[in-house]
Amino acid sequence: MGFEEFQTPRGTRDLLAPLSWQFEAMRRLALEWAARFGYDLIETPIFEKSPVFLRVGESTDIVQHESYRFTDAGGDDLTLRPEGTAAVARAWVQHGLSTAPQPVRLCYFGPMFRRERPQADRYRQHTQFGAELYGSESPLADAEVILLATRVVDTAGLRNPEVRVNSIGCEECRPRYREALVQFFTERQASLCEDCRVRLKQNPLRLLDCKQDVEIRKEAPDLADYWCDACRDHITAVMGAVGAAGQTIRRDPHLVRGLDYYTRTVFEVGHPSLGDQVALFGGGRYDGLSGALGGAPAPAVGFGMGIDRLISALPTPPEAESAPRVYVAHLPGFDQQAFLLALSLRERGMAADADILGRSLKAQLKDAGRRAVLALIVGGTEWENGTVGVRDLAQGTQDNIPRDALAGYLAERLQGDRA
RNA sequence: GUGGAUGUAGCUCAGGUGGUUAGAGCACCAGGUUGUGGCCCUGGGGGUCGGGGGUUCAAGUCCCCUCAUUCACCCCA
Repeated sequence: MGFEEFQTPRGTRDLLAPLSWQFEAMRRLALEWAARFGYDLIETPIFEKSPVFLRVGESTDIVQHESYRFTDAGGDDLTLRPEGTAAVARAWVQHGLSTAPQPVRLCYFGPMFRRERPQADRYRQHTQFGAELYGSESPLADAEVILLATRVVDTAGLRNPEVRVNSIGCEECRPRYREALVQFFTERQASLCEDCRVRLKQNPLRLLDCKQDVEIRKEAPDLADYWCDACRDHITAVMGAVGAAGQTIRRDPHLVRGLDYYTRTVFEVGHPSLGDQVALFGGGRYDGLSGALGGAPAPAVGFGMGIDRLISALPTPPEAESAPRVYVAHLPGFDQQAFLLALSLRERGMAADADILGRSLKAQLKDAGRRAVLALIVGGTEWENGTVGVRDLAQGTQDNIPRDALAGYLAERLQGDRA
C-alpha cells in the first residue's frame, strides 16, 4: 500500500494500462470527429490568470468554492482551469480570432480541475473534450455542436444518447421571466429549502433544477411562456435540425446550467449507467462571453464532455493499444542478436519485444505467451543456418524462416492475424 | 461543506467470545524439461494488519483520535 504521503492526492488517480490507452483511444476518436466537423485543436494553458474564470462565473460554485486558486512565487493570482470554455474564449479574444475567417471552430481535450468531494465518476482532475463554435447566431450552429457531441458519444459505443435541451432566453425575454419566477417563489419562500432561498437572491433560474422542491416547481412559470419570438424560433429550429439529423432531442423545461454565461440554448446528456443527475456532456450558447472578456462581441456555442464518465459508461471499453505482437526470444548467448532483431522489426512498423532480464528460454516463452501472438527464437544451429524459429503462440506450431525473408513473412502473418 | 460505509500481501478476501513465528486464492519469480510458453507438481519472494494513542500479562481482534478510500447530498463533466 505504501505511505499515504506518497499516494495520489484525493480525487486524482493514475491511469494505468489499459485505462490509459482507452483514454488515448477516446482522444483520437473525439479529435477525429472534431476534425471531420472542421474544428481546429487548441491547447490552452492548464492555468490562467484568475480573472479569466472569475469574470465568467462569479456566482457559480465552480469558481467560487471549487477552484484551485493560488498565488505563485511572483505574486500572480492564478487558477487551475475548472472548465474549457472561458479559457478558449480568452484565447479567441487574445489572438483576435474575430478577424479570422468565420465561423471559427475550436476543440480541446485535456484535464480540468475542481475541488469537490470525489465520488463515483467525479474527480478533482478529470478530462474533458470540448468544442466551441464562434461567429454564428444560426440555430444550425447549436445543432452542429450538439451533433458533434452525440456522434462522439454514439460511436464510442454508447448508442442513441438522448439530448435534453432548453432555452433560457435572451436579454429581452429572460428578465421578464426571472421577475415572474422570483415573484412566484417569493410567495412560497416559507416552504423552500435552505439552498433555494439563497438561489432566490443570487441565481433565481437555478431554482428550477432543485431536487428537493420538485413539487413546488411543477407549478412555477414555464420559460416557454416568456420566450420572445426570436428565442422561440431559435430553439424550435435547433430542435428541428437536430431531430432531422436523426438525433433524439427533447425539451427539459427545468434544465438550466451552472455556468452563468449562457444565453438561449442550454443542453445536456446523461446516462442511466451513471448517476441519474450526472451529465456526460453539457453546453450551450454564450453570445456575451467574448465581450465580457474584453473582446469583440461574438455569438458562440459549445459543449464540454466528461471523458472519464464516458469511458466508465461504455458497455465495452474503447479499443486499447495492443501489446507487442512479436516476442523475440533467444537461446543463451544470443541476447544481443535478439535485441537487434526486435529493433529492426520495430523499424518496420511491428510491435516487438525482447528479453532483457537474461531469462531462460522457457521463461521468455512464458512471458511471450502473455504479451505476444508470435515468438521468434534466435540462436543455435537455426541461426547459424540463417533461419529463425517462428512459433505461433496460440496454435503451438513452429516454423523455421530464413532471416532475410523474415520481415515479409511476419508482416503477412500479422496482417492475417488482425483480420 | 454535510451524512453513512469500509480500511489485513500487487489484486480479491479469510482471520467466532483478544492468546505463540498473520493465512488462502489469483498474480509474480524459480525448479521439475543441457533449447520451447499456456496444464500440472514443488518451492520462493513479498505484509509498518492505514497511522497514532489507550485498555490488557497479551490487540489484526476492544476503546478513542486521526488519515485514507468509497457511496450519497450539494454541485457539476
